[in-house]
Amino acid sequence: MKFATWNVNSLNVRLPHVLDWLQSNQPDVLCLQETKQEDLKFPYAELQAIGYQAAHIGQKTYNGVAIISRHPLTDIQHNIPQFADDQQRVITATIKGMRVVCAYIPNGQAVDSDKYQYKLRWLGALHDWLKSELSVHPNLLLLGDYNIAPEDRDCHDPMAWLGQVLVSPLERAAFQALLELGLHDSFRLFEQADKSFSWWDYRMMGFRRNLGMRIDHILVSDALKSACLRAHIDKAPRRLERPSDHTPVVLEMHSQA
DNA sequence: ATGGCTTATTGTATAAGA
Repeated sequence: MKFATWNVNSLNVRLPHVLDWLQSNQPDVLCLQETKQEDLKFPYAELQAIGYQAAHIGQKTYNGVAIISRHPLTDIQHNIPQFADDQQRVITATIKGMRVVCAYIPNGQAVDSDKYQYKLRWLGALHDWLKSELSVHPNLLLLGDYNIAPEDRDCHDPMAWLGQVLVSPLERAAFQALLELGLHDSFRLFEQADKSFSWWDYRMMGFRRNLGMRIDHILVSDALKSACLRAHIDKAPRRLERPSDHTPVVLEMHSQA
């Protein structure tokens, strides 16, 4: 089983990249964030033509998440239960006995902003919901754009970013709290190159200079940890014409019953 | 230096992202 997550920054613009990537890489499951489109515009037919089905919730302009899968998706759930939110940021489905949660965690904008408070509230709600979800579904993956660089080595310049959004102590504590539920950062289960990032600013030649952050993650539950075989970041789509500012993060696992 | 790009909007400048 191959899983991937990719913030595409508008599926309207990035659909050709997504279709090409699916055909070249043949993942079993691809989670998308920032589709930025209403469900009526979601390209179900184009995906079906290359062997994929999908579940999506979206809205105009902002947010929007999808799970694209070669296998049937069941028990599809939208957003975080019991957390009132008019932003479409979470979609969940069961695929081959695994609970797959695709999340677009809020950016937070700046630590002194209302959006930062929303981010922390949102992360608290996610944590509490996943705690109960894990008790029902021990085989669980949480894939998405977390908008958190968990450690200094996940940031190109920790001193320049000190205390800022994406790396602030409260955000990192929220990430740790997810790990304490019995989740594991699959990328760090394996040896990785220094300065491995999943996002680079469009400005100031950020990608060419590798001024990036690792903020897109695939967390797996205790029950799935030993099944993980390989994790990597595929930088190839970031080199294309008119790329997303994020690039896919990939996890390969043994098949599960 | 609060800039630098990119996306979307029933736009012609603004908001938001990270």
